Amino acid sequence: MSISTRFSVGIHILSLLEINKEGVNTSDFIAKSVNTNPALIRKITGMLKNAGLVNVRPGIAGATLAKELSNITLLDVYHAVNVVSDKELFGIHENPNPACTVGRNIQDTIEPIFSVAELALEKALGVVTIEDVVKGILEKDKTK
Amino acid sequence: MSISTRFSVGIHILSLLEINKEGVNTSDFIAKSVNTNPALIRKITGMLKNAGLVNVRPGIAGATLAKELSNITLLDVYHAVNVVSDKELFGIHENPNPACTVGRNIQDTIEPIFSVAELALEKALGVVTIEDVVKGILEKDKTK
DNA sequence: ATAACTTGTAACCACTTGAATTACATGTTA
DNA sequence: TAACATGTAATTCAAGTGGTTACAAGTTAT
Repeated sequence: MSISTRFSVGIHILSLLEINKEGVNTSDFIAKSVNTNPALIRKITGMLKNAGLVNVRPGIAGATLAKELSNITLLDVYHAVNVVSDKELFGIHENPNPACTVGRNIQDTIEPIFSVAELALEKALGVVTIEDVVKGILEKDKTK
Repeated sequence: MSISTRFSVGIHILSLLEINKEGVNTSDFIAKSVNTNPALIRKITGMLKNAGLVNVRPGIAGATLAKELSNITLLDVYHAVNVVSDKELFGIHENPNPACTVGRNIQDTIEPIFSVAELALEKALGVVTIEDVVKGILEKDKTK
């Protein structure tokens, strides 16, 4: 089980919008960089748009960033592409037996623990911005 | 996308083994507490056995804990039931275009960031033990 | 206005995984 | 030997992912 690649593709798209900001970033162009098809890019770009991260309009070629690079965290992207429903990173088995001490209390006991873990994950994603990613990409590229 | 309920079921099983340690915890008995079927319980119990967390043998009724309660963390269970392959919580899109600055460097840039986030998650799971969960269950049960 | 191009979506497919279920071989014990 | 337990394979069903095609609707240049 892995979190959908929509997340990493979303990061890819935003980074590309910055690095190729002089060009026109159509879904077709982006798809070639990601190595997938334009329809999927448009789908993800649409999600990023709904989250207010990019500007993109029907008929008008190209997407652009809607916010400052340094003001978009990976957590924003994570939420935008909807890879994990809220508070549902960990699946909890339903309907445990209420006639059993464990069954009766396991969910209420586990949920807050899972929340803490999930928040730790989100916090780690929240401190990294697309600006950091772009810098990382440019930095790594120098060595090639 | 959610992490498989095998994880929460694993925690349920281990907690039950402690709370019902005076009884004989057959897969059938455990299944009734979890509210699923015995075959699935045996499958998960087998994974917990492979990780050295429980004792269970063919033909012999009942499973027992193989380690101290306070010495089993949720991270141990998480790894035991194999819900997430190592370093693969986040799926990364394959084969980005090497002719593009972003495509050429996105994977190497993102991987370490994802690792940090994944480790943050694991760290949070590593500080909680089954003993904590058992205490939580007993505590909550008092109020009911 | 029309042609060419773009985005927005819906629909479908193939594939993988999860969970439930059934069945049965194997091991243990009375 | 009978009764019961675990181990495990096979099957089924549902859901999610990613790839693909198709097409409606918006935009722009001529």
